[in-house]
Amino acid sequence: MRRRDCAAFESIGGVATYAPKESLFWEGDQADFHYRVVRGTVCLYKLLPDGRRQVSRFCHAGDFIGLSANAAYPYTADALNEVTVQRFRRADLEACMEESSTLRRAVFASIRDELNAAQNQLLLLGRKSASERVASFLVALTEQALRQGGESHVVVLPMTRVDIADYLGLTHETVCRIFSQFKAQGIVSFADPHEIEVCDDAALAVLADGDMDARLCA
Amino acid sequence: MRRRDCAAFESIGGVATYAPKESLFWEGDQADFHYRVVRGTVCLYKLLPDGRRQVSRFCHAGDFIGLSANAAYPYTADALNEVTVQRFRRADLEACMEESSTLRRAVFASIRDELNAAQNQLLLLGRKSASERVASFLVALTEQALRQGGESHVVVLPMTRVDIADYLGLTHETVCRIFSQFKAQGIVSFADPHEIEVCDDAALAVLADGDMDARLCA
DNA sequence: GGAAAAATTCGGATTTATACGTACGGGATA
DNA sequence: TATCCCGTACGTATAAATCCGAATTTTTCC
Repeated sequence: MRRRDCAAFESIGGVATYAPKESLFWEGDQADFHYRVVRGTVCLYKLLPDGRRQVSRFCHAGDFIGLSANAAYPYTADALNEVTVQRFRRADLEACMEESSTLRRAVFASIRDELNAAQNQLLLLGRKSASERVASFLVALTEQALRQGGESHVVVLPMTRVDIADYLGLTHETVCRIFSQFKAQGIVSFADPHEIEVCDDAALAVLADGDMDARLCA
Repeated sequence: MRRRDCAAFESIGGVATYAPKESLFWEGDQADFHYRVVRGTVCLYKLLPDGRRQVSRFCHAGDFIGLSANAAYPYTADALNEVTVQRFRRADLEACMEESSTLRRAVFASIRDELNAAQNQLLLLGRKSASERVASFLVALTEQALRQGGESHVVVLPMTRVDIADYLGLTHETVCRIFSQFKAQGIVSFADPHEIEVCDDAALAVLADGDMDARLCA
């Protein structure tokens, strides 16, 4: 998004901050606001009546939250760490979108990216094995780190193992075991469980979806 | 969408028909066109290199196809039966969206609904048991039939058991077994495997996500 | 700075839901 | 008529959940 549209954003929305574990809103709340993450990570999830949880997305700087909402939010949004967001009334954002075609395209591109990510996650949850899921997760994180200008192969995981498990449709024990396994195989390495260095991206890419082309390219 | 916008659609797009099992496009094809289903059912899916398949959506009359595409389609689209679609060049649709704010809202609402559906499917694939998945599937189909003005409790399944399995992240044997089980329990009944009568929607709703409220309401 | 709480990891044992393979019948199709 | 696909059924195999305990580390909080 270009600079002048960010300015438009700031004119219609306030800035809010949230402490770790604080909720921006709960599933079922009336969806009066849209959010855009400025700093920190937000975790979106749905719950079943018996407590089973599915994390649908981790939101980082630049991501919109709430674009898919109708009258009520379809998920709960928790801050994982110290989070700063822009917050604007839906009506204001919609009015602004009527005016600016650039803003419109930005919002549309954002929701389209979100839909694409969700469709990839469907494939992951429906058809991939436990280790393929963890590998895919790490690949996605390294790609995102690269896009954001990171140079090293170290990815930061602000979320807990339980969050990761609830994102990948696994248990935290399974996530732990597979991280250890990757470590033993020399694919990753880490001392701090929240900072993982990817040593062999090619191997990880192959594991992520059994793509033999990735191996040939390496 | 209001009638006058449908007219706008027809002015920029042609109509196309596809025979059963014919593909509208393949994953990776350059995404020059958007589609809108007029009649019939289209199945969207992704494949892993070894052939594992995840169906991301079944599209019925009124649904848009391809809105989430960037340069290339992120999935393959197959006609399940005799299908009629409107087809328009992306550039034309985008130009049209610049003009008509009503069309814009319609497209935006459509992609939002698609995202919502995908997020529900994430919960289903990540955290629900096999029978919960099948129950959820039947509940969604009956709700959709009601919205489209159907009165009876009979839902038509144009897709095969394999398609359903690939949509729900199961095998076709499991889908079969659970249909039989629901039949034995008197929850559904069917002679033709493609026309299923829902006898006990309350029981189905409870099975779909273990929601005790649904039982209390019944 | 220190105590308490939470998160991570490990190991293993058990369980079980569902995949996997195989088979068989029916209906559509060529 | 022969072939193929689809739906159904059944027995076995297995990946991952579940449960359990516990050591260690990290984070939180006073």
